[in-house]
Amino acid sequence: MPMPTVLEEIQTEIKSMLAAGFAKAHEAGLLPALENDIQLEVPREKEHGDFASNVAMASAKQMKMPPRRIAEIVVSNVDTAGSVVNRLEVAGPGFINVFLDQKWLYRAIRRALEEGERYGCTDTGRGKKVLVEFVSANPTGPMVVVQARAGAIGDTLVNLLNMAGYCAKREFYINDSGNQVRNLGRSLDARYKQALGMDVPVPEDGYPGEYLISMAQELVKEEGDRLLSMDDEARIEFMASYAVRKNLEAQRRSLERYGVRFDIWSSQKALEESGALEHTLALLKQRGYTYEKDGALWFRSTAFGDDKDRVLVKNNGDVTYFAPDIAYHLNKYQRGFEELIDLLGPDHHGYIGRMSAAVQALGYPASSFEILIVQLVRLVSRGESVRMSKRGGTFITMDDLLDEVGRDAARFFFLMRAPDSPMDFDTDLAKVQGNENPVFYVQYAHARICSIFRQAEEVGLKMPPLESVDLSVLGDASELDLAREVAYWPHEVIDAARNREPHRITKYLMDLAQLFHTFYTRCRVIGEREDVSLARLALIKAVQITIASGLRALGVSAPDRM
RNA sequence: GCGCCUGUAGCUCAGCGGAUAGAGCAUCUGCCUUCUAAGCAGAGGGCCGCAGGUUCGAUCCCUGCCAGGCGCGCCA
Repeated sequence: MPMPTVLEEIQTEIKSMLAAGFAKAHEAGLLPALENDIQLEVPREKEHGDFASNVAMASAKQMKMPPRRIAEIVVSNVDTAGSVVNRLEVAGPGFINVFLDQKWLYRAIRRALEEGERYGCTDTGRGKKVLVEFVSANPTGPMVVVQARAGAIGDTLVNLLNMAGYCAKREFYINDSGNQVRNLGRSLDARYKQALGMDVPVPEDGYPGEYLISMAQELVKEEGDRLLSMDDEARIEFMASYAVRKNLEAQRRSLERYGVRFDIWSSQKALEESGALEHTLALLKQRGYTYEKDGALWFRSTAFGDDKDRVLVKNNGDVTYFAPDIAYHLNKYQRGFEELIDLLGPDHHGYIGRMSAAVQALGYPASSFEILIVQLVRLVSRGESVRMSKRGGTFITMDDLLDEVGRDAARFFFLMRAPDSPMDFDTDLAKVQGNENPVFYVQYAHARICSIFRQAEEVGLKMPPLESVDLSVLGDASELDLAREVAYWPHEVIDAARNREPHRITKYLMDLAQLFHTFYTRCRVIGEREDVSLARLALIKAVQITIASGLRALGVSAPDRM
């Protein structure tokens, strides 16, 4: 049984009132029957009411009447007596502005307090199983800054989906098979030999990063030179799996530090060993979407709108990267997930068409698969960009960033921008322990509230059962603004989850914190008349719950004091 | 050449069909005997890249152009 949010309850009430107004006007022969849905929006300007509807404008064409005229007729046929609606007005080009009695805000405050930590959670997603795959860094080295961005976004997206009532899981795909892993093995092999004093170059297509040097030294410490006696093929394989294991451990540690914990680690190698690849190719073949040309096996991705067909098996018998990835996605569906979301870097955007085609060829709806492109990050310090070059072996890793700015700032900053827009990350600003830094601004609001509760306890001010608190003593604009913002929270979560826009949450929290700080300077909680103090305690409790909930979703801490 | 992302305040970015285009930073002016001034109030600052089109209405949608970034393998 879906539990509507306070906002939904109110909107439903308003909509049915307006619908009744339309119906009444229609019966009286004043208006044609209403065909459009009645939409409500929250106006930008407060002077335009708590909600506004554009239904008159939207119906103007159909009703062949000027929008303002329609709106006026409707408004004069609506009965607002005894409802939460105080008054209706027609404004601008034909908006119907709805002004509510402030008592609806009490419901929002009460709801937040009743639901506590669960406030913001809804069952919008109806338990739909969603798999979000992100980061999936190749196990060929430490993780870099873009992956930190993807990590923050993916992790938060899963939190938001779960809050919105989906059953979402985070998955890390381990690319522990294929050419690059072999190259990694060869690179480590060279470093190993170097560590033993041999003059061997790192292979040209190998990995030059310095982390392999220390890994090789460690390997020498563990194994001495005895690996030299293995035959080349076996040694490289050993090197490869050793390096993969070490790199993965390091990645997992970094992620842990960053507050990202994956529900599932999925190994490409294991999947391939299960025969999934052959099975998938057979399935594609059986469904008639493959053909042979130039000695290679092709997938007819153009049948689903891709610009060209793609090779699955090369003419030398090797599979492409694409083929096992199809198998992997099939495997995700077979594990019961109904919706798949992949976060990928911008260099993979060309991949969208073919993978979407593959999903459809396997019989799954195009809408069940989605690739989110996480755009590049440029680190900026003192107005200059910090150069990163993977090829030169010098790059700024996720750990470097965590050392530099800390987890809270790193996550919050990445979550201030839309995933698909390239961003500059100002490391100087992120380090500031002050009001210029948005993350501190939000956390400070939370800490201030905690501080008030500590003080309240000291002076023996205790909140009685919620029912006996009279919220009607709230009246300052800053109090009502706060309550209204709190009422929006569940919908912020829903919208952010549905549109895959975690950055809405940071924006929301900055707004909410702003409103709180304004309230804080205008109104005192302790030392007022008791009923006022109690009502304000209830209000700021609701705010505290909401900020904590929001920060939790972002994976950012909500300190009790600062 | 083709594809994707991006052009909005001095800087970094929100907004993406509605009524006077917003925030943070930076700049300037005020505000601490009272729950944390890591705060608040206020001011200045904008041909929303350019040109057409669709619409009652466009920063938002469509087309073309200009600029920046990133891709375009039987690599992964």
